[in-house]
This record gives sequence, structure tokens and C-alpha cells, in this order.
Amino acid sequence: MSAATSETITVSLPDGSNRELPRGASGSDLAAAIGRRLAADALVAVVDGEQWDLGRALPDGATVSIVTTNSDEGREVLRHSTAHVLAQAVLGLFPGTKFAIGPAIDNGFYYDFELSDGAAFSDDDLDRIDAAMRAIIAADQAFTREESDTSSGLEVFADQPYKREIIERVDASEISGDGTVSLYRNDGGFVDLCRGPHVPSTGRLGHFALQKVAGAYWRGDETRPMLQRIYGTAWESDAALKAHLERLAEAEARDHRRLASELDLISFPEELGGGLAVWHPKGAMVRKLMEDYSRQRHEEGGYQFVVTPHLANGHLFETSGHLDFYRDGMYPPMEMDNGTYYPKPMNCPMHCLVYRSRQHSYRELPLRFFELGTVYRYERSGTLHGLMRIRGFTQDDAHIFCTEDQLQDEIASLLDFVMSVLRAFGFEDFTANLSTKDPDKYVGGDEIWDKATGALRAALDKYGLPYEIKEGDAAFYGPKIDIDIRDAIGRTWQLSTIQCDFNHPERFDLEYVGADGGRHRPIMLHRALFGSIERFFGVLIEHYAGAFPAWLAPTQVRVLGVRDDHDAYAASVVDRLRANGFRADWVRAEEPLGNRIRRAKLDKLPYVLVVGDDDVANDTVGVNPRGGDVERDVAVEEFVARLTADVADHR
RNA sequence: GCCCGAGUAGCUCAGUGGCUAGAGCAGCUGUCUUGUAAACAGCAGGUCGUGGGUUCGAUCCCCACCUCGGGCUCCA
Repeated sequence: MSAATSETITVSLPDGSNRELPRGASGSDLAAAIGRRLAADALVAVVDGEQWDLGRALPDGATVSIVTTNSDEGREVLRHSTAHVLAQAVLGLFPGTKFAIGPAIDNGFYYDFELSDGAAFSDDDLDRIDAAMRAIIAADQAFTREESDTSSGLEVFADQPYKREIIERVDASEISGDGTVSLYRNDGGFVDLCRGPHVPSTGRLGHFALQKVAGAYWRGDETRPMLQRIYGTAWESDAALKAHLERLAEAEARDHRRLASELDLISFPEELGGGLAVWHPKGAMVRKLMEDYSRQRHEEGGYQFVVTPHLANGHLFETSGHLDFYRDGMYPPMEMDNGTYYPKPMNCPMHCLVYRSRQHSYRELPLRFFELGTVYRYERSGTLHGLMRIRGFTQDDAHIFCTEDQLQDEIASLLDFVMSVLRAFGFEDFTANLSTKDPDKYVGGDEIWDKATGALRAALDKYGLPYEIKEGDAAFYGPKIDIDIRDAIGRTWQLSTIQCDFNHPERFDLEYVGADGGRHRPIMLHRALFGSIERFFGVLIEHYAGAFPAWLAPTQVRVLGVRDDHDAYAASVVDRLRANGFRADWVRAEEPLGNRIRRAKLDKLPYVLVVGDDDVANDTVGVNPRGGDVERDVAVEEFVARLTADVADHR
């Protein structure tokens, strides 16, 4: 490092080089010294790992990098500053509004407000606010940071109870602890309490869209006031904004509720009650195929099938602890002549009863029980969402009983099994979370926790699955792995879970007889793979945009005669396809061929076969595959071979 | 549960304090005999979410309820 003089400072840059600057130079000055492009794109500086406004003077000897618009960090700053402009616009248009917090979130930002007299924003208001924001941005107002002690901060926000509450919390050392808060002032008299940093001036913003208004509790706490939240999205360029809005439109087009209705898969009849679905023939066929595959894999994987009822006497859930820990998620009890019964919210207690029905030897462990078990959980009405959050659903639930020595191998093979099945359904991109012990709330000894957590981690490492560790996030009864998949348009869904349980074996007094002749406690593993069949089906619909691969498609092939005198041949082709185990149908030639093809395409069938004079003569078909080119004069046997290969390869 | 929004034909949606509430698609009946994403004609289809109120008169205005949709961790 070169020596700094009283007139200069030296900072080091991310590439390891040093740069000398006049004393008092700011992040902006540094960016300008490096290059004009950088100066134009610069938003904030990162000084010794902390984000600073560009205008702050850099300290001598600091490590500094410049955050530009085209980075996640840069977009976060853009969004935060846009939220700030939103607040300025709202306070200008709605005098007397109390404002709360306005952070950047994934892909956007929000700001929470309380309008006077408990009023709410309308869609028209959003348009007015949008216009006011654009005026503030056009004025290119500078964001000016100032630090103040908490007492003067409280004065500045004398009529802003939410800001005061935040300051008081800062004062209580919950956030910064040094007794100061930072304010940002814009031209035009707007001042916000804000940790910062912000872009240098509002002119750097502008590629934003306000999206929706929603209610949100202050601090997410339903005992506190309901605020009006405005959501928006902001990007570094109009092109990026447009791309994001197109992604949202694509997600909407794939919405499983819309596709399930269009493709006649399932419905949610009002008469049935909220959060309950009926499966129509086509949806039920896909479900059957999912279940068939699941059962086949479990059978091959050494699982034993068990079946348990939907109701149980309350004593069972006292033993399992569900009535103590999970009562809010359970359906209300039914009083019956010999006790109080509950619909089951989970299958594990029943599987413990199966285990306990007789004595077990260490020689039979690990024991793997599997059930497609339907459970009922009370979800609050506002949280229900299509198939993704539902009140009655079927888990592909396995419980594995093993010895402590088997834990490591069992978890490793379990993870292999889960991943292999998920891949069979067309998912390729996975991440995992490893949840570890909450030191304030757990059962079982530290030694077994360490061992189990180590086994989970080793399995993830061995498989090469990227994972994050969620410290203290485990349930009280044991550590767990959750597996997220990434779908065709980049969204992630949490599906599978592998959980260690040191509690149930204790509560149900489960035992096995060891080689030493003594009684020992097995360890229990919970494993859901699809999670819920309903939810997994919803994810599949969205992943494939309703166009199921041939092995899952409710109808794989539709055969269409060109004229009605080809119908008999079409029917005979269908018979041959069915004889080969395929799901095929044909449609009478009453309407023009083009229209019948169109309907088959709208139904997203993998194959349409068209048969005419040539085909009748030569025992061939014209193959029109989904998303491919038409091919004429394909021998029926040849087509059967292709479809067989598609199904075998899960295409 | 709470805030906001919505509920009109099987689906997607127009529409109005006042004659008999409309369209497209789907459905049904005919006609057409078709070679790769929309043939033609006709018919039928509605307690305008449910209940109450205001009114001479309500699908429309008011109230309640039901259902659906968006949101309710992201820390100034």
C-alpha cells in the first residue's frame, strides 16, 4: 500500500489494486476516477463490506467496491430508493398519512401506509401515485443523508407513530445500538427515516411499475393495525422491467387453477367447501399414473405398504403430542359414544402403532413403511390456494425405523431415492435446506442430535446437492432436510422432506431387541417425497404448462380419420394402441380435420395421428407430435415403438 | 381470521334504477365428406352468488352472509 499523505487517501479495490485519491473523496469521485461508464452506472459504494451512499467521504485505507445497476445488490438499492419515492408521492397526495416501512423484496419493493380515517387505496389512486412518482424522478432530487440522535429523530417524526416505534427500537439497541439514526431528505421537504443507502438522486430511477394494493399487519402481527401495502417492481432498465412483467404473465398462463379447469383435470365445487377438490377423470388418470409409479418405486426400494384410517381417537394424538403441539392445525373433534375422534393431520402416529403391534428384532431393521395417506388439516380460509394449499390431501408418507448405527447409510440411500424419483418427473435443478437444532427447544441428547445432523449433512455432501444451513430451524424432535425444486420457468417449490425424529419412538415406547438381547429404542425418519400428491400435481401442471409428457398424459394419442369412411380404420388403430397399453381415442369425422386437430392441440395431447386413404391401404399413420413436425406414412408398428420409447424414457 | 377486489349462460366476458339481460367459445340438431390449429345454419341455455332492506319498480343502490382472487416473515 502506498503511503497516504495529509492531502490524499489510499483505498484498495476488489481486483487488489490500490488507488490514491484526494482526502475527502467520495465513492462518486472514486467511480469517476476509474472510468466514465462506471461513474454513470454507479449506485452505491461498498466500504469495508458495508453499503454506503456514493456521496460519503471515503476513509483512508478502506477496501471499496462500486455497486452498479446491473447486479443483485444494485437492483436492491434501486428498489429501496423507489420505495422511498413511493412514500414521498403518497405523503404528498394524501396529507395526514402515517408511513411505516418500505423495504426492497425479491423482484420489487413495497411500502406500508396508514391513511387517515382508515381509508384504503383504489386502483385509480395507484395511477395518481405513479404519476407523482414520475414527477419526483423527473425532478432528479438528491437523496441527502444525515445522522441524528434518537431524541431529535423522535422530534422530526413527532406525528409518525410507526417511525417513532422504529426509532425507539433502535434506541433499545435492537438494531444499531449506537443511539443514532439516519434520515434521508429530498428537495421538496420530504424526510424519511431510513437505514439507507440510496441512489445519489431520484433521476437514477424510473424503470418501475406499481402492481397492487394489499392489507398487511404492522410487523406481520395480527394483533396490530392493518396497514395498506403498495407493491411495485423496479429494474435497471425498461428492457429488464418488461422481461420481468413477461415472466409474470408466463406464470399466470401456467397457473394450475386455470389449466386444471381448461384441461378438465380437477375442480373446487363451492358445495364441497373451501380447500377441497374433486378429481375429474383426466386429472384422476394423471394421479393414478403418479401413484402407480410411486408404488412401483417404493416396492422396488424395499418399502412395505401399510394402510391406516382417516380418524383416530383423541388418545392417540395425546400420545403423539399432536393435541399439545398441533391442535390449531387439526380439524375440530367429533364426539362419539366411546370417545372423542379427530381426522388425522399426519400419518406418523398410526405408523407407530403398526410398528408396535409386535416385537421387532434388530435383524429386520431398517423397517420402511409407506402409505399414500390422506390427512386433513385446518388451514385458515385466507391461506387456501388452489392445490398448493388445501385442507384435505394425500401424503406419500414413509416412516423408517432404524438403529442409530444404520442412520448414516439409511439417510444417504433415502436421499438417493428421493432425488431419483423427483428426476423421473422431469425436475433437474435442486437445492436443499438443512435445519439444525434450536438450542432452546429440543428433545433427545446432544450426542444423537450431532450424529443425526452429521448424517444428513454427509448425505447432502455425498450426493453433491447444494444446501443452506438453517441454524435452529429444526422441529423440536429432530433435524431435517427440505428439498426445493426449480421449475421450467425458474420458480422454486419446496417438495420433499427428510426428518429425523427422536420423539415419537419415545412417546410410543417403540423398541427392538438387539444382538445383545436387550431392548433398544429405534430412531424414526419421516419422509415425504411429493409432499402432498395434490400439491405435487399442481407443481407438475405449472412445470409442464399442462402439456404432460407422454408417460403422464391422460390421453397419449388421438386418431383422426380424414373422412368418415376412414373412421373404422382409425378405431382399429386405437384398438392396437390400447392393446399395447396406451391411452388412445379417436374422434368421428363429423367436423373438418383442421378443427379436430385444433381441439387435440388445445388439449395438449402428445400425439395426433391422421389417417386417410394411403394409410388405410398401407397400414400407416400420419404422425403429428406436440411441438414437432408432421410426418406422413409412418408404419403403425413404428409409431408403437416410438411411443413405447417415450414412455420408457419418461418423455 | 383480517384488509382490498370480484361473483351475470358450462367457460371467458359485455351491459343497464324501467319494455323480453347480450356476445364469443363450448353443448344439441341438421347440412357439409374434409390430409394436419376454427365449415355453415338453426336450437337450447340465466332466480344476474345467497338472504334481507330502500324503491311504484333492484342484476344495478344499502346491509349481512357465502365463495373465489391478491396480500398479511422480508425489518427503518
